[in-house]
Amino acid sequence: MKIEEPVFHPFVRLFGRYLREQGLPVTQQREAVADAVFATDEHLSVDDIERRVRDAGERIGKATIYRTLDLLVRSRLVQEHDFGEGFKRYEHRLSRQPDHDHLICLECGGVTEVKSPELRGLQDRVAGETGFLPSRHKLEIYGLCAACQAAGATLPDQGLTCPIEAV
Amino acid sequence: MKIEEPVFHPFVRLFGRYLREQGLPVTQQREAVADAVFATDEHLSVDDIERRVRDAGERIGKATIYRTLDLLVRSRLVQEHDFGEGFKRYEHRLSRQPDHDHLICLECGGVTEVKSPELRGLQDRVAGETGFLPSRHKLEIYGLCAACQAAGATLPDQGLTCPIEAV
DNA sequence: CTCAGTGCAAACCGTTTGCAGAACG
DNA sequence: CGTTCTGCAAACGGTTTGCACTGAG
Repeated sequence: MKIEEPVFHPFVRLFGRYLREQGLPVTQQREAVADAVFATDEHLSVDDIERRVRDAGERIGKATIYRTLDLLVRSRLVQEHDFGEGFKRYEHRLSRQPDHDHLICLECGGVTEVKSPELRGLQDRVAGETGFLPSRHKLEIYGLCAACQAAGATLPDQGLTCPIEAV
Repeated sequence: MKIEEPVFHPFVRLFGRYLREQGLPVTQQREAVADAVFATDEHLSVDDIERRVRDAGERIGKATIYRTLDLLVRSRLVQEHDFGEGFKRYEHRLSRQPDHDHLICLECGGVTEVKSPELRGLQDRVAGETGFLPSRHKLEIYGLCAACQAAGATLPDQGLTCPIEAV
């Protein structure tokens, strides 16, 4: 009886190439973590990844996942996100629209991706005005997704009754 | 000899009004924290605030600062930021351009504020296309400020040699 | 074989919470 | 005076790190 060889997502080979370029070993765990991230278009938490790698029959510890994610981010194959949930999420950058932005629903927490070509001009304008050299950006629009609006959700809002003007 | 009454920034009265509206006590510590935040246009960390309140001669613990900042954010007088440093920063929303965005220098960590009227149209477009109801947004552009460029700083970049295309 | 990688558990660090004593109203 | 707040210290939770052991090359 032969030990079954896991079949990874084709993009995992790209990560293997990066590791070899850097003179780093290509291990089962590293490939398993990469596979979990490349196999979906969702924004995964470390717990999500741990669950998926374990379900795939691989023995792995959280420390290895964090260390591998660090490599994946360094390789630019994966992008790290912080949606203010108290932990990070990870999303691969392959066969997706590059440099997309996020609509985040305050009711259900769902994340939708959008393309914002207008930001191009904005970055150029800002660069010209301030001398700042842009490298990357992060745009998150918070609000209510269509589904939650349809379900009757409403935006919470209870600041000062007469907010800013009166002093 | 009279105990000196601290003179707070005028905006602190607004916070007092909010507290009274909510039936909450207006305490020395709450006013001192509010004063520290309102007295500057910087983006303060909790440690920054602690230092400033103590320097003003007030005895305070971190727990109280966190609890007061929660109230300030709820009152909408103060905004919370997470620039990915591993801790939060706080900025008041009075007499500033509302809804401004941030240029964050990857070299020195400095934060510059910019106004991006283009985002208005972007949000409207997105809302029309996806049915998403925008409430607020967060735009952060990361790069190099003019000063750090002049000082010879350069953007780190070592991903895969041939990044995305080759599979 | 050798050296880097891995899992475990402890350390870390910003933030939150429980509780006895102090203040606000 | 009762209720809420405050400070302290311990708890919390995501992430990082030290170390003995395993596995890739």
